[in-house]
Amino acid sequence: MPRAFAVGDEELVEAERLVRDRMAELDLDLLSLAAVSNVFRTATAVRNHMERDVLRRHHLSWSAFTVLFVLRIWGSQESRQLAGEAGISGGTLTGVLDTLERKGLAERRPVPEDRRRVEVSLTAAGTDVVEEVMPAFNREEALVTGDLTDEEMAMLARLLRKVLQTTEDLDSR
Amino acid sequence: MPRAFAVGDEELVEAERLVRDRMAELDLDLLSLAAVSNVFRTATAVRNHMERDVLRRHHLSWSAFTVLFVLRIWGSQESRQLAGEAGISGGTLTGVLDTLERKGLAERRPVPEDRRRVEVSLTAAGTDVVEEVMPAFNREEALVTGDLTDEEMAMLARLLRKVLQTTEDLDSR
DNA sequence: GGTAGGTCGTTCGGGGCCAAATAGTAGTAT
DNA sequence: ATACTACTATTTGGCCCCGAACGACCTACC
Repeated sequence: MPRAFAVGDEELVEAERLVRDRMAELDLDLLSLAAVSNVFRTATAVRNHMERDVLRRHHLSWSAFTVLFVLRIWGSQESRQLAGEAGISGGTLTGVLDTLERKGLAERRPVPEDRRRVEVSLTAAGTDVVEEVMPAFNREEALVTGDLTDEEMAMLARLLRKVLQTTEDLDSR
Repeated sequence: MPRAFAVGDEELVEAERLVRDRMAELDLDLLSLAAVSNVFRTATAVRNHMERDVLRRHHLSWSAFTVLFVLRIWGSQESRQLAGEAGISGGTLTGVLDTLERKGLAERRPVPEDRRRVEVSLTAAGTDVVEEVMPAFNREEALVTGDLTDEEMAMLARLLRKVLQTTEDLDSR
């Protein structure tokens, strides 16, 4: 019996049963498929929700907020590290920083001892913005996880960290 | 004792403890924050991994693959429904379909009884592509979830579906 | 049968995203 | 001193992304 059919019906929702039936000949691992595709569906839905209901009113893009947040938590740092922490490429960061600088929320300063490098830091206005947006953002996080118990939230985070770790291990090879 | 500090250290990783310490005065709900931010971090990491290791060799973008996949599972359908299933806006779908049509993987056909609407379907080449890519994609899904037991994968999917449902309920109001 | 209101896909503008190519800088070996 | 190598942020090109505006179209009501 192929793995694809070893999954009990009760563990699948309608869309996933449809995939099983329409892709039966491909012998897919439905448990992995369900887990991973729900990561994407949830991430997209929550992100769209956050952009519409939290970030839009502050005229911030997702990446712009991420960058501000990283700078607030980890402090001023150089571009390369900042791109890594924010999970975007260096080329993308250049554009995001252009926008943030234009709005007066972040600033670039040359590193004296190496003229290739750039130190990025929050302005006072940028600090104000992130400290205003972050609680609003967190309130919305609490709402979307409102149907989960504390134990379930901790479990969700734990399982996701496992997948994240495995993926990063795969990438580093 | 504020909720923010009711979370045991053992449930947080370093970055999350840093957030707690640097944002202590903001009294954030750290369990929600950890759960939601791990959704994003994991989604980004897995998506980048998939784009690099699976989709790139087939010259497919993430959205293009999603659209092909939806068409393969749910069959030919009209633009509006397709955009919804794929989780992208109508404006975005137009561009994606332009690309897919140019490559001969999908095609648009006018709906006779209503000249505003368009029916989208896979070409034979498009069907071949999705049936070749999908198993490769699924093998990679199995890899990134490799450290999870079957029970954990089912649990992860279940918890994520809960968050997804709550978010969609919030949006529909 | 004309027109008002709603719905369709597309277009447009501003931005984000990546990888690859580029320019500038630093260190190091010759 | 000079090349060579390696690293930095930036620019470029192609695609994706959204919301708003648009034109074409359908339908119901007058």
